[in-house]
Amino acid sequence: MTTIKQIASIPLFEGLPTRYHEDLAMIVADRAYTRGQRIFSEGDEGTGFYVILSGRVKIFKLSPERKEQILHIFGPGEPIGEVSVFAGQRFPANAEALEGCRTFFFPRAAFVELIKRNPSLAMNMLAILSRRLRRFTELVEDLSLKEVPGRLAAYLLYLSERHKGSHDVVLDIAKGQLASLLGTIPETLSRILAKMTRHGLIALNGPHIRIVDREGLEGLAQGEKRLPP
Amino acid sequence: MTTIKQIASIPLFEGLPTRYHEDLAMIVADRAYTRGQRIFSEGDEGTGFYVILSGRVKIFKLSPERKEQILHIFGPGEPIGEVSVFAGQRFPANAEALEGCRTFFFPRAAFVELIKRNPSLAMNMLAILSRRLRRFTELVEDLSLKEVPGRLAAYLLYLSERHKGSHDVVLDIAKGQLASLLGTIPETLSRILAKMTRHGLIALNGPHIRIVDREGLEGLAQGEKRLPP
DNA sequence: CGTCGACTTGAGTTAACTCAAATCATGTGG
DNA sequence: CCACATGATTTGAGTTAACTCAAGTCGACG
Repeated sequence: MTTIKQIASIPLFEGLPTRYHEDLAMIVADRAYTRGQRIFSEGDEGTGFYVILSGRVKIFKLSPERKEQILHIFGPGEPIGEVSVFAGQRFPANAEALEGCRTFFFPRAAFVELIKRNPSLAMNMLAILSRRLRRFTELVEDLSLKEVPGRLAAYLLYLSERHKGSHDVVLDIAKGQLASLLGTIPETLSRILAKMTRHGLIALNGPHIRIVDREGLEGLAQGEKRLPP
Repeated sequence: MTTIKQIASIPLFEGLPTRYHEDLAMIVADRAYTRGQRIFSEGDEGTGFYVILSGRVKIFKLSPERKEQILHIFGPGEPIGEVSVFAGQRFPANAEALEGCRTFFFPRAAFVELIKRNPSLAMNMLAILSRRLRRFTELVEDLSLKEVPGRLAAYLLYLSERHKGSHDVVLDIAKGQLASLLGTIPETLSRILAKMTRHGLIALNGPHIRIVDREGLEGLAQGEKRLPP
């Protein structure tokens, strides 16, 4: 596939006249990363942003004690590092490839020029940033107002939705990473999965989880109910 | 002052040709709120967004047990509720006046039209959303990776910076509200303020706080040090 | 002066953490 | 195909930061 066609298939650039796809193809840099490789680090100078073509990337913060909090996990078609294009110019967090990844890198200045000429590109970007703000809102709510069982229940229900509402879901990330995404540690996650199993909310088999009591999980996710000892 | 001049003085609309200020003046609605009054609630249909002219507004989430987490406190010149203009159309959180407030309300459709015609308005909005994402990043980091003393220390240093680096700061919100902003409860905040005083980090007098040991606070805020019992 | 809300202090509980060890899973070299 | 190294996950035991509940104390205002 040509670079132009790949660019045209990125949601962010949807609805853009073809000649702009050509312009973008002129400024783009193709960058690949291997599993575990750092894409950028918090505080780095942001000279542009990336769009993921394949693979998944985690965006995360680290504490001095090396505890990790995952902010997002992004996949193909999604932009990363765009905040540094529009505010400040340093990356606010770290990005690392969860698996082999291919990305397009767009230098800042050229992209800003393009956005100034293209209202629909600007609107696309505004929509993306707004969705991310909305998700952060939920993340803060989860971290601050729910306990770990509630966050886990919400995540399982989210996975179920992505699987078209199936009762059988498969964790698409390692449990240690899931713990970091939920703002906890592997030991705690493991204990809570075991407890949910004991209480008949789920059935657990490695990364395969069957949702046995959907209402029970929903109650937990809403913070209405709690998980007894 | 005329409506047009008030609009022209809003940072978001800075750099916009005068005729657009006139357009905005045509679609704006003037709305005032009293202390404690709800401006919008989570889940409400977002038919537009607000810009604060005077007073301060808190944006917050509530748990079923009525525990509150403040996401932001915004003041004059800042837009609120803009996320619902660009993504989904429901407000992701609640907004309430912390004191008497005057706002301008801009209906969604007309504003979107305007932004499509004005690259500089779009860029201004992108910058604002990006700054908010950056702040959320810090909030999540604080909630997940720091304990309450660290968050409080960071807040005190932030206040000090706003006061041009003065060692004497004044809390501009009630302590109960500060607790909610820091993701804790008034009792815990009170105990930690007392402990910081005992350890000679600060001197406390009602809402007046003197920063005695700046390095000590910085160590806490970075999560490098902890507060002994 | 009394009342109300905001704040502080005390006592006890608990969710989630740390540290340590056991178990399981996977992949490599022999 | 086996034996072991490596990393991921689970389980156990103990600790702790922060919570809940309850009881003051303080300050502003009618």
